[in-house]
Amino acid sequence: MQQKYNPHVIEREAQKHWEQSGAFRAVESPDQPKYYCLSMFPYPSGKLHMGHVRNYTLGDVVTRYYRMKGYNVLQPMGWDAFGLPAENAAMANGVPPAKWTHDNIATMKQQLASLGFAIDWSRELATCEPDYYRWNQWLFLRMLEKGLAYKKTGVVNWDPVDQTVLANEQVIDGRGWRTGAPVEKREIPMYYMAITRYADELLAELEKLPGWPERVKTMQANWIGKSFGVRFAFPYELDGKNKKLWVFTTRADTIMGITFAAVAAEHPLAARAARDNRELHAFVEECKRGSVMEADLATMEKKGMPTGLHVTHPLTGKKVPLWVGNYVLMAYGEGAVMGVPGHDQRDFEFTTQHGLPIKPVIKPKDGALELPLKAAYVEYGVCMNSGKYDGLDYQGAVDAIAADLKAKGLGEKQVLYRLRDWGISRQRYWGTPIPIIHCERCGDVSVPDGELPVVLPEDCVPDGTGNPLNKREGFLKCQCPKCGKPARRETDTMDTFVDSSWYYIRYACPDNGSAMVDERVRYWLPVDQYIGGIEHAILHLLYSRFWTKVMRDLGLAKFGEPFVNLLTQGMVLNEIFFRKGDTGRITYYNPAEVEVRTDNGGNRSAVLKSDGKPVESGGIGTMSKSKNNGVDPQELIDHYGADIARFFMIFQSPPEMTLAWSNAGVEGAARFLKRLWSFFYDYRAVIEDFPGLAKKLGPAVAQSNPLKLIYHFPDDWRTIDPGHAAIRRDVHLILKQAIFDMQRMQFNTVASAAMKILNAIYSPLGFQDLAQPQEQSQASRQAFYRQQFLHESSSILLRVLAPITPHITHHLWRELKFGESVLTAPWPEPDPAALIEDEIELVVQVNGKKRGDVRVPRDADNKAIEQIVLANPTVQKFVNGQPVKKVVVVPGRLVNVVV
RNA sequence: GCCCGGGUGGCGUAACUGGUAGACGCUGGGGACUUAAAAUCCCCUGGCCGCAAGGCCGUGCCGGUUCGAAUCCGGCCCCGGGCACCA
Repeated sequence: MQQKYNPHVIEREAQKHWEQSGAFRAVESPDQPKYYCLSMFPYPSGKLHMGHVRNYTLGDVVTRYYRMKGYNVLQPMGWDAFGLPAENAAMANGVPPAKWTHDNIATMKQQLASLGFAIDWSRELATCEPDYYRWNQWLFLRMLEKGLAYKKTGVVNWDPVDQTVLANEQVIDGRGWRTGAPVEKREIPMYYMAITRYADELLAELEKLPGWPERVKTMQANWIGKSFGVRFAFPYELDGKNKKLWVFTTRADTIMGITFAAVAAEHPLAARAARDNRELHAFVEECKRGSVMEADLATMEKKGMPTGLHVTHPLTGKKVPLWVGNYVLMAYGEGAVMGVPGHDQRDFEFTTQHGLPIKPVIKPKDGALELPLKAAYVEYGVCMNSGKYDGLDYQGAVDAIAADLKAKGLGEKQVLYRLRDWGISRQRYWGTPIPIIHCERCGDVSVPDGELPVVLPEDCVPDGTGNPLNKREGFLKCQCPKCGKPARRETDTMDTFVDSSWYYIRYACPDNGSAMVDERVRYWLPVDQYIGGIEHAILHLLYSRFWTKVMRDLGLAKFGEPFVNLLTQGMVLNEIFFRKGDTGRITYYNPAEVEVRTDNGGNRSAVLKSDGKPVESGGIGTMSKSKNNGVDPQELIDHYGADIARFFMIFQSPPEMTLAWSNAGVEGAARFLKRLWSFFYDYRAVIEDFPGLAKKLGPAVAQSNPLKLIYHFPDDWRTIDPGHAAIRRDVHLILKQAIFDMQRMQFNTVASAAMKILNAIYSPLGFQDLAQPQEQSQASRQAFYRQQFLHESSSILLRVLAPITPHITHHLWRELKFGESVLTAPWPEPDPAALIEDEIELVVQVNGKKRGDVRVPRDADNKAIEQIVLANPTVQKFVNGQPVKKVVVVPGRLVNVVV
């Protein structure tokens, strides 16, 4: 064993050992409990970033922990390989997305290998491989057959200069990112998946997911947005015909307060009204400019214009003016709303702006409405100014009004979801081709199963002016499968969320060339622990749940929920440094180029290393290219090694919280592992003779078996050697807490626990007094148990640390002959006998303020404790003769004297 | 704008179902070792008052419940994530 800790050497050795023994290969074995631990697969952007390192380190800790607990663990890895960045790179460098992607995968795989993750690489997959995406196509066709996939028009961002569809990300302040041209909305035909058919189940089954964070479930529930309301119609007459304008409301109780109605700019009625109204036409056109993003729509100034048309109030029969409003969403409900300014804040603001009347119809249950209204009164109350409905509460009014509307054939109660069907068509090259053929005679025809996969040509280079597949004759031209006549292939590809909606299922059977799934899926699925960024809380996780349910209903899966437990990790942040130039231009400097000094009072100053002049701090933010505050994990690994990087990641922050980068923190991690190494270096000299000791000491210790890691201490040990017994108690208490923290995945305190154990056994023990016992005397027994205690504590320390820093613990475990591999060592359990204490310490409070502590016998009852506490001089000083009202005793913790 | 989180020393954080606020680590200061430096080891490190013993204040802000609140409730401020074509 080397005296100096050299991470690079021991990490290479450990990784070689694992690789040669095929240690991470997961094989189905029905007799063993399985554990499927999955981290979200990366997009192959080029290099690993810190978020990946954090994600996969967390996954690896879970994986290795469950292995030591005796589970058959699967931890696979793959690549979310289709997507926009590959096309952007192609435009910048002229390299086809396929080549760029494959090169990136090779680089990142290398990087992952250097971190020593317990990954079964035999199951690796990439979503851009035809073997994978053919099943996207196959399942899409099954959904089409069932009506779960269908075609309709949808709205997209359109760049009028490049004549191309833009992703939301490519729209900056309402303009195209490359051309700077104002973006327009455009309607195009697209394929949809009917996720709304599963809305109720997706909502209801959130309750069956106790292993998911509450906040994720709340976000999903709000996203699905089930609301109970009333769908009703305003009758109107147009072009000599009687028509109906349908709207939806959750506040039917306010229906008597309607002073106007409004439709979205995309509503057919808006188009009809604009036909002979030039001003309105211009307004509708104006509304069509700008992006389709909801955040943009919601923050827009509320604008509107009267159509000149009137509709009839369904209950009063009065005429109500019809407006076009840019805040009415075509995608939600009917694309039209009733306007009740008295009780809806958006309507209120709209009305104030356009001088429409306000009619309050709801008042607080007890009390009156303050008039005139300064804002909409949106609380539930009772009806007023509402004729026959006056005095009714919310539910009573809704019931009565819905019944009256129904009697007139003008409406009824309806359940509405905010959730919209999933548009999967993308007018992009680098994705799964949608397996449809367009025939002039037969229409849209599915590609027959036998001709799947529709393979994407891999040598196209996009240029920013639309999908290059449209110029690829070889791909475009085909025969209609129905009539055999020349036809044209669909060039739209699928949303990459389709790829990521089921990859975790395919890991069970990546090599099956003839079926999407097989019996191995039954063994491994569902995923026991899924780990990934909180930014995926809604879309990816909701689509995956939907996809799983579709596969279940098609008889392809036996489970309805894909992820039993979910851990959403926080983002990785770093400081931002910049200078403002004379022209106001901001230049960002990477924190690695900046030196920060802190004085005693906590005042910080930062200078650029290269010129020694100050830079400004821009606070802390997510690592990003634009702020130039990223840290390259590769540099970290090259400099410190994998274990230090991993330990830092785990120790710095709890998994769910954001993690702030800190060079000093990395140094701290390095210091700890060096200290661990030097402890075991010294300890090795002692342990070499240890197995022989048991023989020398005879029958008194024959039951001890250090190599099987079962330790026995006689009852009188606590009196023979109270000092070490107390330390052993500490170690086992720390272990007990570490197990609790491991279970709740608060790994930062598990790392702390390892530090505490090392602190507990390091200094007080020193090795020089561990003389070799020669005979069966009391002193020899004492020395023996001290050695056994040290052996036990050391083995606990290495095992607690093994999931976090696998390389150094692998090396030390073998070096000290604890066993063949710590990877398969049993996870340690605290010894109940070690935790026993004869006296316990209680905190004493007077009126809730800490005033000292007392030691009482372990089995003292509350009355005895009360007497001891009241007799305490400090307590008497603070009680100061006042009558004692009450004494609260919290067993094992504290006593509060109330005066 | 809407939905969801978070806010504790100079810093990262800890405090299990309400029960000793600041474990563990970093930074800073002091000391030991060294010819010297690095490394390592030891001590101190929330604020205020005090020679000390000790006392008072303190978990974003305001208020409430409780013997007792970082933790529960109501209101506010600030920061972060998501908003359906970034992944």
